[in-house]
Amino acid sequence: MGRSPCCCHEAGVKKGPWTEEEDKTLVEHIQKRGGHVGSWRGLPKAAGLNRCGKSCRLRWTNYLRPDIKRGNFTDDDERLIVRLHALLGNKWSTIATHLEGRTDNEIKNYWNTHIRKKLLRMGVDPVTHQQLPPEHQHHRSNQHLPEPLLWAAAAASLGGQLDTGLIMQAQLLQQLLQAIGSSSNNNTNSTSSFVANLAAGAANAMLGSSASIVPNLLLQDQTMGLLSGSANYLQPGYLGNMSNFAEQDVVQQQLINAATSTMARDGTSSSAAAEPAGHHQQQQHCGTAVAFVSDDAVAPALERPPVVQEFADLLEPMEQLPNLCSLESDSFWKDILEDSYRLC
DNA sequence: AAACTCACCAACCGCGGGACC
DNA sequence: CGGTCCCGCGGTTGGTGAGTT
Repeated sequence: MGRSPCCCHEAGVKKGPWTEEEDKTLVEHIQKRGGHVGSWRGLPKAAGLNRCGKSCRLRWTNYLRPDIKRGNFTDDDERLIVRLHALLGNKWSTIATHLEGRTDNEIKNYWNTHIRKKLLRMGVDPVTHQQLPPEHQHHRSNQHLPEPLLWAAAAASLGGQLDTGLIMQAQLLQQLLQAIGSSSNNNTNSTSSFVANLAAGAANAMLGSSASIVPNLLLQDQTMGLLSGSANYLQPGYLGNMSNFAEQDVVQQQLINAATSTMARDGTSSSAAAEPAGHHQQQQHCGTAVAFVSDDAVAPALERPPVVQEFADLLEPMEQLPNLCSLESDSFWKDILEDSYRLC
């Protein structure tokens, strides 16, 4: 498999911006052939253009093609690009197949000039979609503040209740969702879906179903808003970096174990709500997320499985927060993956 | 008003890989 | 089966216009 020298290196072949006349010549030539190019290499000579075939192909596919959509990207476009990039990486051409009328080059440029910068400003690595370690978050304002205080400050700026305990609790559960998501992205395992629902419900209930702090925070910034869609709850973290909680992994594992054992015992993934979510909100205003989870839910759950019912009770309020359901996310990703594989 | 900086994006470059001989 | 042709892709560059000093 060798690489032939490109005709672009031939002397006298024009480079640089295309003139209107060249555009017209190229379009007319391709239209004359019914939109079929045949050989790009042979096109310039046939069309009477002093360009290399590669340059002609690029000009056509990125600019002159009649089905190209012009104008700004919509919020939906942007949201889709971010999600697809999280899934596919820099597969611009594959991403472009999901945005009608957009070229890979256009999407790539838009990513590099807009989205990438937004993510960096948020402290999110645009390559991995993970939260950057604090020492790399150069673009974040208030970076000297501890994470919980940042959340609290943002909540306060929105007129929400300033309750760092709640915020930290929510962060822990979001982290749990992320951990679950990373281990279940490629399947729709009912156990992981159940646990994801469980944790999502708990997070939502803690924050209040109608005045949830987390979604409001995420929606404050336009970029954060687009990232707050369902899929991101099963994606690596856009939310808090919980590394300051040493027991995090243990707690997560305990939660998963507790929920899984409940499923095995009951043979069901849902149960009716026995008490309002506000009950937990009142009970669990403790200082740290670790204290909250281990004292009130996880450790007792391991000793006395029925306590896990408390988490099952939280499933219902979760429905009040659209797009948080992992099943919905699974379906979203499944569709995208199927489309991608079909096109590959 | 000139100089400078920054953001945007069209276009270029080089490589991988499929198709064909 | 190896060599060549060609296409398509992702990364990068550089021209241009807008904004700032």
